[in-house]
Amino acid sequence: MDDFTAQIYSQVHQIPQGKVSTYGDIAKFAGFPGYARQVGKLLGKLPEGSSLPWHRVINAKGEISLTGNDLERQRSKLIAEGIEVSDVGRIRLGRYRWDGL
DNA sequence: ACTATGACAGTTG
DNA sequence: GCAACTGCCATAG
Repeated sequence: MDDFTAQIYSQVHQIPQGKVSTYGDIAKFAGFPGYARQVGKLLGKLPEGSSLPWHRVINAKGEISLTGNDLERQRSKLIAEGIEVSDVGRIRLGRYRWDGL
């Protein structure tokens, strides 16, 4: 587990329930500005039963970057936390965005 | 070494 | 608000 992975993991883990953050911000807060794509790749490799709240991470447009069935899974998890997700997977960042601690 | 690809992002018209 | 373009960086073939 390299330093990058460790930092990203801890950062994602801090996103409070009912809030969301973006790939770019996570990378930035973790100390790796510009590594948004690497964050996405990392989350994609996560095991199913991971304790990491990966579903609280979305893209800068405020939408879920997954497709098909995966998108549905993430949406249900978010809705379960009280976050409003439109039928196309869009979320109001102005309302649910997490700006760090 | 080179190219293509991806759970991305910022700027511009 | 949206589409096109450009910049970004690790991985895979």
